[in-house]
Parts: sequence; C-alpha cells; structure tokens
Amino acid sequence: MKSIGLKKKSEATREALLAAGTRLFAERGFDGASVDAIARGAKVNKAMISYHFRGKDGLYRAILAETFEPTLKRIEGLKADSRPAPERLKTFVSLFAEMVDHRPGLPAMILREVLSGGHHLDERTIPYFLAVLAAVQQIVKGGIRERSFRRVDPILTHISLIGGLVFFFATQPLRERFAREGRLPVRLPASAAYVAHFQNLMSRALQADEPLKTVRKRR
Amino acid sequence: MKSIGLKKKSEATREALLAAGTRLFAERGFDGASVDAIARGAKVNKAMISYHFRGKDGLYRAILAETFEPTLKRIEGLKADSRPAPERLKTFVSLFAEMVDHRPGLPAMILREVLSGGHHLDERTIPYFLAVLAAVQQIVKGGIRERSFRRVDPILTHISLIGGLVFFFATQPLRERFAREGRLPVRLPASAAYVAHFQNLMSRALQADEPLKTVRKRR
DNA sequence: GTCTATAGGCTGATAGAC
DNA sequence: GTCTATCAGCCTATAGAC
Repeated sequence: MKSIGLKKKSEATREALLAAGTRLFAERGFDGASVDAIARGAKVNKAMISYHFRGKDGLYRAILAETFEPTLKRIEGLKADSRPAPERLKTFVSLFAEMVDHRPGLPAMILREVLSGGHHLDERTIPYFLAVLAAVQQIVKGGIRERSFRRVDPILTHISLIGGLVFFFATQPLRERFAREGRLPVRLPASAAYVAHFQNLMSRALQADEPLKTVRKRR
Repeated sequence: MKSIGLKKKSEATREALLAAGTRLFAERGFDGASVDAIARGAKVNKAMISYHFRGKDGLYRAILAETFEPTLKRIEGLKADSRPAPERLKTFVSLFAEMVDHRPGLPAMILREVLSGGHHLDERTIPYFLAVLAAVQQIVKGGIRERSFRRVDPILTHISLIGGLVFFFATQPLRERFAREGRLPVRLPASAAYVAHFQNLMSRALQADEPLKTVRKRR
C-alpha cells in the first residue's frame, strides 16, 4: 500500500519528540533534560533527535518555533480587530490560554528562556517574543488613546500582564505536587477560572478614571 | 594576631560562593551552572563548594534558605500589622523588592524552582514558599473582610500578585540584552518605577466596588 | 527512517598535600 | 581552610547495519 491518507510514521516520530521535549524541557530546563530521557519519553530512539532536528538544540528551537507560530498569527490578527481595547485585551488573554492548551509546557519553556536572557534563542525565535510585546503594546496604547484605559506605562503594563498570565500556567506543576502532598487544598483552580479572574483583574486595573459615558460640561 | 573584629577568610569564601551561585543558578538553572563556573565566578577553588556546603545541592539550598529567611521574617511581621489591607499589600510589594535588592538573582531562582515543581527543594526550603502564600492570603482575606477589597478569590489573586512581581525582576536580563542589541529602547524601567506601577495596579484591581466612604441612602 | 554501539568531552566529587 | 590532581559516570553526537 502506498499510504495515501495516513500520516507517515516519521511524522509521528517528530510529533512525539516535540511533545516529550516540551514536557521535559519545561520541567527540567534545557540542561536538565537529557536527550536520552526525551527519546525514552517519546518512545523513540535517541538518534532520531539528531536525524529530525539536527541535535538537542534544534529540537528545542523547533518546539518554540512550531508552537509560537500559529498562536502568534492569531495574536497579530488582533491588530486588525476594531473592537475597543478592553475587549481585545480579553481576547489576548484567551488566545494565550488556548496556546497553552495545545502545548502545556510552553509557558514554562518561555519563562525559562526569558530567565536566561534568551541563551538558547536564535534569530528565528527571538522575533516571537518581540511580536507578543508589540501586540500587547498596540492594545494598551490604543486603549489609552480611545480613553477606555487610564494613562498607564505600556511597557510596565505589558510586564504585569504577561507575568500574571504565564505564572499561573507555569506554576501548575508545583501546585499539583503540593496538593498531592496535602500542603494545599486538593481542589486546584482550573485554567478557565484563572483566565476569567485575570481578565477581570486587568480590566479593573486599567480602567480609565472617568468612564466618559456622557459629554462633560466645563464647570 | 587573633583576628577579633575582622571577618574570617572562610566567611568571605562562603559569601562569594553564595553570590556567584545565585547569579549563575539564576541565569542558567541548576544543571546549567557547573560547579566549575561557580567556583571561577567566586574566585575560589572548586573543592570549597564541597567543603562549605557539602556539594552543589547544598549550596543551592543554602542560597534559598539564607536569602529567604530574613525577608520572610519581615513579611510575617505584616501579619501583626494593624493598618488596612491595601497599605499592607503595598508594604508586601516593597519588601519583596528589597529582598531582590539584596540578592538580585533570587526571583529567577524561585521561578525556576517553581517551574520544576520544586525538584531541588527539601523539607527545610519548602516551608518558605508556603509562608509567602500564607502571608498574602492573610492580607487579601483581611481586605475582603474589612471591605476595602472586593470579593476576589485569594488563591487566584495571590498568583496574579506574585506572578506580576517576580516576572519583572526575573526578566531584567532579557530586557537588558534586547536593549544592548537595539531591539528595545535603551531606557529600561527601574525597579522603583515598576514597584510603584504595580502597587497602583493591584490597588485598583482589588478595590471594593463601593468605597463605603459615606452611608448610602436607599433610592 | 530507524536502531545499535561507541567515541570523546565534560561534570561533580574527593583524597591527600600543604 | 585551601588547593591540586584524578576518576568514575553521564552526556551528546554519529557511523554504519538494517
């Protein structure tokens, strides 16, 4: 049989390595995750990493690139979105959460990368980080211009926004561990609950002091 | 001479290792920082790590313990503080910033630790994380009770708070790099500016809907 | 495309001289 | 307390069989 519709086995291998790599890089960092462990996690031979991704570095960057790409396109789509800034900000938060849903380890990888000053990034992956920054900036500045947001510093606001968002997803492993060990209540917050909480929190935090519902007279 | 007032050389060695270790563990993670590099960074011989801290693990945990301890005491002092919750929350943010001032790499180390689900923590260091959680919880719940905060979920609020705070300090290396490479404006935000921004942001985000300044009439 | 076997480098730890 | 020298173990990468 000439295998027309079915996915090739090599693609399954690739995908298994991407998934296992994300999990292990997220959990243990670049140096902490050995290629041996990744291959074992993907149930694939070690040598496949060199074959498909030209080594450990290549696999690492491929994970960032292939996961960021689709989400980034959607995030950049927000630039064309004509709804008011608070709406677009909420959508941004939701999009971020969807990305995480697709590859749960990504926030941790992003965070680790940011922590190390981008040690493992190259010219292909750096732009992703800057593009997210640009998208948030555009929303915040737009909101200030249309007077739905107060006059916050866009960079500082960006940091608070991404920080609060990434931290939730990245800390789930620890909360799960603490819950398992009885150090925290067993009922842990779900992603959806946090997304709603955080959208609300940021909306209130950024809201302009005078909602400008009606035209004001000089007094 | 019997060296009465002067610090012993062994203490200088210890401190140099703690400082170099923090910097390298923060930047490269536990596995990424080799004992060789740490010793070189501290301008001290490799074997001193085993001698003073019983190996790499010991140095790592000593950094967490010795840096957390003094700050934690001050944070726990907040529990006895009788000022209204919004004031205490602001103080919490300031205290956190002061701790960072003392050992700049700490937020990154904390974050990495949280990311890995506490892989390198032992029974002596875990309580530090839980104590911070407890302190924030106490402030948030107090604020809700005294009606200065709206009815937010204390856990979710804790995550947003710590996330936004830690993220700023932990991402400074990346911002510095991007600034150096001309990818970001050269004037980077100072800690003090972020602290003020974030205190303001959280105050507004948590503020109760009805400030209760005066008794309201039914309408 | 996949696997096995192996080469070669680097890591953390420590014994023993000072 | 400090240093030098050394070692066993693990790491990544790859050559070559299938």
